[in-house]
Parts: sequence; structure tokens; C-alpha cells
Amino acid sequence: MTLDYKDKKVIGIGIISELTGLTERQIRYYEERKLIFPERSNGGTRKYSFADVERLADIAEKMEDGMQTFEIRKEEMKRSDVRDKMLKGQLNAAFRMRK
Amino acid sequence: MTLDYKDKKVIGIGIISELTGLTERQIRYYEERKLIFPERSNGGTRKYSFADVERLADIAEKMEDGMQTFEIRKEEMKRSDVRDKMLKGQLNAAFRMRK
DNA sequence: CGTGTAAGGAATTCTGACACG
DNA sequence: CGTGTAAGGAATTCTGACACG
Repeated sequence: MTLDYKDKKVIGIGIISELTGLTERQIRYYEERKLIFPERSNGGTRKYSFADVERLADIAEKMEDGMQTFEIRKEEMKRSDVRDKMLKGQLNAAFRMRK
Repeated sequence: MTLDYKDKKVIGIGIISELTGLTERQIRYYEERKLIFPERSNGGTRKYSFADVERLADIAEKMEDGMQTFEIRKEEMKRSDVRDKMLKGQLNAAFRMRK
């Protein structure tokens, strides 16, 4: 079975900004905070998927509710696949930043 | 019901070129010959959908078989979905004129 | 912390034209 | 006809930094 269109990283940040209503600044910041993981073209431009659009909508909603990025990341990390990889490094880093 | 991701015009020509294996020159030419209809950003850059990717793959195959662009266009026009779209467009136009 | 913005540069895309065949 | 290419310009995106709060 082929890869679903939903997960193909083919959309530039400008379109993502339009689709989500978020500014490019916000979108890049959420990446910096490890909430989303776009791919890159050879030249370095970010490429997103429709799944990312949905995720960003989810992130935006939580931000509006006053949640902070590290809290959102923690919540996402409860999913088993990502947890093993990132729990140690990033969660500890997030913890240190709070102090 | 919301619009399927497959039909959203959100992909730049560079990615389309990668996905289809066609050059940008070819893709723009097929547009000139009315085989595909990308949307445009405010700045004028072309935006395509995954459906366009499939259509381009179909066009590429026919071109390899020696078919010419006008033949492909004629063939496309026979397809019911396109006919329906044109019909609907005419009806809409007629309806607008009556108002 | 999360976001806006100005800055300078690099990557991307655009059009119209010339070439070949 | 269909496609390659060089040209010049415009739109898009990138990073790092400063600002505010």
C-alpha cells in the first residue's frame, strides 16, 4: 500500500500559514520547541504535510487555552513511538528550563 | 463535508517536478496546452494538488506513447466528470445571468 | 515565554524569448 | 510540437538578532 497523501511533506510554510491561520514565525517557533517536524528541500526550505496542518491546528487550540509549548510536547510524548527516543534528552532539557 | 486533501491546491511546482519526474518546463507547457489548471498564489506562483500529480502522471504516460497534447486534451474532455463540471459552470453562468 | 519585526542573503518561481527539430 | 536553456526580475523562505513583557 502506498503512502497516504496526508503524510507527504510537500507544502511550503506560506501555504501552511494560510491553512492554519498561524504566522510563519509561530510555525517556526513550534518547530524549535519540537512540536512539529517538517522536512527540508535540498535548498533548505521547510516542507509540511496535511497531517502537520491538523497537528498545528491542535497546537494552536492548546496555546489559546494557555498551555505552554513544553506542556504540549509532554502530552504528545505520551505516544509510545516518540517517547523512547525523546524522553531522556528533551524532557530533561525542558525541566531544566523551568527552574 | 470538507474538501478532500487530494484536491487542495497547495503544492509548488518544484515539488510537483520531483513527484512526477517531469521538468518544470514540461509542467508549465502542459498548462499552456490546457491539460492542467493550477491555482496561483497572490504573488503568482503556481499551486497544485495531489490530484494534479496523478493527472500529470497520466499525461506523461500518454506523451511517452506518442500522443500529442491536443489529443490528450480531447480525451480528457470526454470524461464525464469534466463534462459535468463544464455543464455545471454553464448552468451557474446562466443562472447568474438571469438574476 | 511566545511573538513581532527589520536585515541581508539564498532558494524558488515567473515570463518571454531563442534554439532545435 | 515539445522541450532545453540563459536572462532578469519578483516572490518566497531562511537564519540570527533585537524587542517586549
